[in-house]
Amino acid sequence: MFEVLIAHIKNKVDLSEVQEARLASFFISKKLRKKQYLLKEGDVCRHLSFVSKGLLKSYFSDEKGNEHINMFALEGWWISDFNSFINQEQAVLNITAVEETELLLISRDDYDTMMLQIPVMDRYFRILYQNSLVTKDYRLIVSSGYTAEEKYSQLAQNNPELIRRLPHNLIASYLGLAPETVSRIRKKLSLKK
Amino acid sequence: MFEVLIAHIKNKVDLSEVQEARLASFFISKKLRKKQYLLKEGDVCRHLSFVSKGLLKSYFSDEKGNEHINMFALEGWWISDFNSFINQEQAVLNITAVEETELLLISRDDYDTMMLQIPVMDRYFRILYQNSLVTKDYRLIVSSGYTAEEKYSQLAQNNPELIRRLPHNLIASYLGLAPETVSRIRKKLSLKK
DNA sequence: CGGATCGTTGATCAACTTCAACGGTCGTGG
DNA sequence: CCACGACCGTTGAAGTTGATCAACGATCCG
Repeated sequence: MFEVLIAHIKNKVDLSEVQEARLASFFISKKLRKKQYLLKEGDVCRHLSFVSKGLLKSYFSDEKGNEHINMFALEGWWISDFNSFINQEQAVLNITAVEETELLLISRDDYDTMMLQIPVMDRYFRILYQNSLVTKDYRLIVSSGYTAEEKYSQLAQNNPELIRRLPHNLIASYLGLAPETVSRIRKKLSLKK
Repeated sequence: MFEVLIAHIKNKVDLSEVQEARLASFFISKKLRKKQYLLKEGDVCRHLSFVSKGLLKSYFSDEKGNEHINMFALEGWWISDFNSFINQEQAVLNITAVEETELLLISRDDYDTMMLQIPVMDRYFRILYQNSLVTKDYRLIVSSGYTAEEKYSQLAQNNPELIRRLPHNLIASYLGLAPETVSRIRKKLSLKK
């Protein structure tokens, strides 16, 4: 479990053995079965979670009860309701396991303590967030400027693994499309080839 | 000019006088008149820019020549084509001044050097990016799950200054709507009151 | 076996875009 | 200093994309 996390961090910054050991002390592990909640809307998000195995979705429910999937998290990704975690406010998002999942959790206080005790983690997260920002900018462009078909094609190209591992109705929700629309797009695209 | 930047940084982290002075040495200033370019698509984005005065837009042009506005930057905001800046690849985005603008620029190399020489800047940018991520997550939710009217209302509520200072066709582009749609929404909302 | 979940297809409908025309304002150059 | 063009906002009419509603077959799992 920890090896996945350590490997992920060492991929971006250097870490001494002492730091590695100290780092480990901040995390607790947690397993989720399919459909179990990591976070429910209205609760405060107490932890930032690293996915060492499995797949989760985070989504919000609108007044009409529709789920809008915000992001998926595969192995090597971090997930939380970021606003809720940072500011310890009520969460807007729900997070549940799509597959059986193993997580490493760090609490809000430990997150700050870790940054102070292991300053290189500031750098690690700065780089991580930097990359996330680029991705989210790109998603924003796609989501407000592209047609349904283009949105699906972009995802298929950039993240084929999500399409392989997830049911299509979840993909639809992630793209902000009706499941029927995704079905029709897939048919159309398969005919093209 | 620098005072605005220093104030912005000190709002998030502590900075000694020595660090302040060193920090200043990394930046150069630049002024833009209305419509002047800070960055053109295809060029490499050499600098990360802090807006000390004015207002810019960043946008990308699709095949059909339509502009999709990605973000605006007011006083106190940072702007760049992040992917281009970080990885020194070709920019996808254009950035131009909407109003007369004053900027402070830091180069890619100096950005890294600054982080190493003034480690607290890692923290500053980590916090900054953290907040940006929350905002962008929210925008993604709004942009893929809400109606045109809801999108406009959300912006009016969260960022009335943008609506005050920008022509409505730019607001439309930012929201991914046709200018006519925004016009009709405004009419409808004004009748409501 | 039986229910739940998922994907597909067809028909209708609504939201938003597109196209076109017009009036107002602003700034610039003659 | 006025006139012209550029830009902006508005309105109407028509067109399109994608959502919604409904029904059905397939698969998976307890």
